[in-house]
Amino acid sequence: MSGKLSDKPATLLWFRRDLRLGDHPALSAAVARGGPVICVFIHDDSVAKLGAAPQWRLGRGLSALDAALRDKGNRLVLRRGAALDVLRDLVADAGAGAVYWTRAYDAQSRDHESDLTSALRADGIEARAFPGHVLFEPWTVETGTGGFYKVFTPMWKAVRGRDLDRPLPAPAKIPAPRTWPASDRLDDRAMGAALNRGAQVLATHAQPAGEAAAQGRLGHFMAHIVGGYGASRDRMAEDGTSALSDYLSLGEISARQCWHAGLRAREEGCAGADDFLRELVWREFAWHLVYHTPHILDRNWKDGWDAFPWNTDATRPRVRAWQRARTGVPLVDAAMREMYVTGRMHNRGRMIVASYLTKHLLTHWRIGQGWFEDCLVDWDPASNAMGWQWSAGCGPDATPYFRVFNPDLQRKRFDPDGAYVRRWVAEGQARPPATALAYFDAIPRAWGMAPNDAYPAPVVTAAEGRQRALDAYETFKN
DNA sequence: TGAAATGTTGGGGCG
DNA sequence: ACGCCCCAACATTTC
Repeated sequence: MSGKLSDKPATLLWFRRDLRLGDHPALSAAVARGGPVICVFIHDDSVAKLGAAPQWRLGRGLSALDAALRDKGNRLVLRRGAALDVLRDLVADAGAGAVYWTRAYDAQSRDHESDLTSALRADGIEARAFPGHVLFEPWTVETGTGGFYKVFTPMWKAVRGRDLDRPLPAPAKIPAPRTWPASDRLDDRAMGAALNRGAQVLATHAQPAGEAAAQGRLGHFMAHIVGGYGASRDRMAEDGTSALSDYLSLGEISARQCWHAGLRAREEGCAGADDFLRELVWREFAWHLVYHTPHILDRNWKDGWDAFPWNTDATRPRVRAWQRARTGVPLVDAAMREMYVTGRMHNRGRMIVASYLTKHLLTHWRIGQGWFEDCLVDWDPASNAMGWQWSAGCGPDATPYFRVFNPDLQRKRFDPDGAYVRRWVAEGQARPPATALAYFDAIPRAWGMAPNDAYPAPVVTAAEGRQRALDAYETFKN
């Protein structure tokens, strides 16, 4: 590195859920500032403690980001502690003049960012948050009367034709400091510790992590899948969805990059492009709701639902059966096992298992939300919370309570030849596929399950569960 | 981004 | 030919 560059004060780039180099406004601004850029990720337990699978996935993402930074002549500094302490430390260490980051939208992060900004500015340091996590800043999307959208479709209509700047290219080079601040080592084993022996199964069956893999998947999706996406996304055995959720969750790809890819497909007359753009707006809807109504993350979004007679005991056998994927309802169990083995679940499966837990089993959505938070490598606080509240009936634009999925009927429609259930449920198969067997390698021994067990009768049948849910709703109404 | 029950319609078999 | 019944196939309503 030339002395000229080193003469300018360094900029700290504080990475969080934006583990990419392309279309990264804060990073591009840091590079444009001229001095060296010090990229840091901080494990700050006081702010967010992740579930087991998301934490494991984060480790993968950080490794990939470090590798990508090294290709640009830079590297990732890892630290543990309270973000302000760490950043101040690094500022002093490196003589940095600025700290840049990508803005977050949940209440806790906003408070945190605001405190941090004041503190750093008081130290005489430039502290700036940049957009990049969502397509549109939440305060720029308003209804006719100046409020925010509480129903999806009007929001979709309001934003689908909006102009959106083109994604930024990744910086060609990210200037390095003359000396590197100390960094923790990324300990893969520690990141996967809570997974127990499931870590190896996830490592085998999860998607590859990182920005390059994300771009690869987007390219594959655009070339081979999006054309038939309108229907293929519902066929559960098929690779017919975008599968971009874990990349989007950690910001290994930006929503804007996906949006522009979708727009190009739409211009080329691609039938599924609009459906894909719509899904991106669902993600947008979730984050905007988190911004405007932070309680969506942990309390019933709709007033009055606190009185609903949900069961909140997570130790009930039938809740255990749901978590352990042995409800005796094949499609529910298959989807739950897919999640345990791959860290992901088909979107239709998410709706089905959520309906089953909250309606057939009359269990509080927070219990399902928590389980997903622990098991999903694509766990996204906004989408997860909105999805659960949508399923339970207490959320924005929610399915009415009486709209109960029938898992047997869903199976007939979306897994008609049974390929999805066979892929994930070993019991009853003479020669179960490796995927179905992998589930038994992933789960704790203490669950006492084996692939040649008899497959159980349903803990609650479709018809009986439906009636109980409707009765509960009736009681609740009165 | 439901499911099931109920209502309506229209064609065909049959006396 | 006609009325009657049956029953898909849809449409509408209700949960």
